[in-house]
Amino acid sequence: MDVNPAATRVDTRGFILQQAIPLFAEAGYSGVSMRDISRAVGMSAAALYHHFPDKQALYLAAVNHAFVDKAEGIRQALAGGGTAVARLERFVERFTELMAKDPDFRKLLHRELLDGDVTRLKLLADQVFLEPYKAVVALAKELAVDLDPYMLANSVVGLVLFCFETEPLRRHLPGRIPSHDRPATIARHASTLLVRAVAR
Amino acid sequence: MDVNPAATRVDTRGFILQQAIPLFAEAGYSGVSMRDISRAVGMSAAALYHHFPDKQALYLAAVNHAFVDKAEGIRQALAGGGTAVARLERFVERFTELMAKDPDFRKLLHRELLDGDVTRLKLLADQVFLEPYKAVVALAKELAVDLDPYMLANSVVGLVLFCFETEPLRRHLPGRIPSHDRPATIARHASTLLVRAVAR
DNA sequence: GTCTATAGCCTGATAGAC
DNA sequence: GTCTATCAGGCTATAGAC
Repeated sequence: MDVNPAATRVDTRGFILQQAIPLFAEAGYSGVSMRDISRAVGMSAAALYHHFPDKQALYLAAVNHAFVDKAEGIRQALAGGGTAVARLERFVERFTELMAKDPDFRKLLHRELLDGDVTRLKLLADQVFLEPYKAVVALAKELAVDLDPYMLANSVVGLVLFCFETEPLRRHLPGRIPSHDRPATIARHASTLLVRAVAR
Repeated sequence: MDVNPAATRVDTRGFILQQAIPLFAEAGYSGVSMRDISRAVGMSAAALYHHFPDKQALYLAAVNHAFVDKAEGIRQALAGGGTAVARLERFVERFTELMAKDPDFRKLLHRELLDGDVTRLKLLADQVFLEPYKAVVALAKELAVDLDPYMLANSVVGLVLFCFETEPLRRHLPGRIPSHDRPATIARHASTLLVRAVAR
């Protein structure tokens, strides 16, 4: 929510991260230079080194910032009561909405899955994804006792994310209509498919 | 299938592409230098410019090479008769096997979805994915008249690919057992979920 | 905390010998 | 077709003034 220009000196570090996140999301670690970031922030590249020891540390902080931010939203999407199916539908809808609203999180996640080294992925697993993952797995256990809950949990998230991921390609394939990329449509499709699969 | 060293002069261009593909798959366009490729191929960086006008062209040729190669396998996975459900199960199993056997194709695809510009993605859509996409959509139409066939086709592929994609992260999350990443397990899970969803 | 200037290395790409 | 040598420019990171 902080959109102060760097000149006001309020949380310069956070401001740098905020400007760096969309750059890294769009072009990846090696596709963004410290000069690119300095330009986006509005200060010299040398000044960045006052706030971060090196590029790697800046990138790590940016990814962490983006992920911890969104993790709260995912946690909220999992809150609330009702039947297992009702909670699934609510989670899918809210999660889809979250991913649609901020593409940076999703892109950074895909990039980390491709580029992240073991240490970084372990860190993300422990500090960001552990809690929501456990919650989705618990939900999956309720939904279908005869399906592997870990694989089902993965599929819930995957059905949503894959729609966003393939959009740039599906744009050029036949039969595509604009509604295919509306969050509500994506959520409804994923929900329908999952609910049918777990209804025995 | 060609594994001749460059020195034998048999299809040097193809040999370069073969060596470049895993590099680009692992580190992306900006993560691989012409010198990296020259080292892998066993010739000087300058020599690469005899076969390709610039790095961009080499990358494009490498991606095309990798994709056209695999498209044939996907086409075969879609061949054959039987009921719609039987063809779905066979496709999922063979497609999963294909993705497991050669991670480069999958990683390059994910990278293109993140990095590919409009022109490149249009080219890939027309020249590589159009035919198999249409076949999976046709299968989806048979499977469930009351589901959007385009979204269902996307989900079929996504359920498989997302398992591979998230493996590096799931490694560090609880409840994971080795079998979750075996192709047969992934295919069975995706098939089960899909068959249940389309069985009315 | 931010700047300018710059070190030292790596980059894509070219020239010209063989 | 491949090599060595090289260019011009971009890269990360540092030094030191303010």
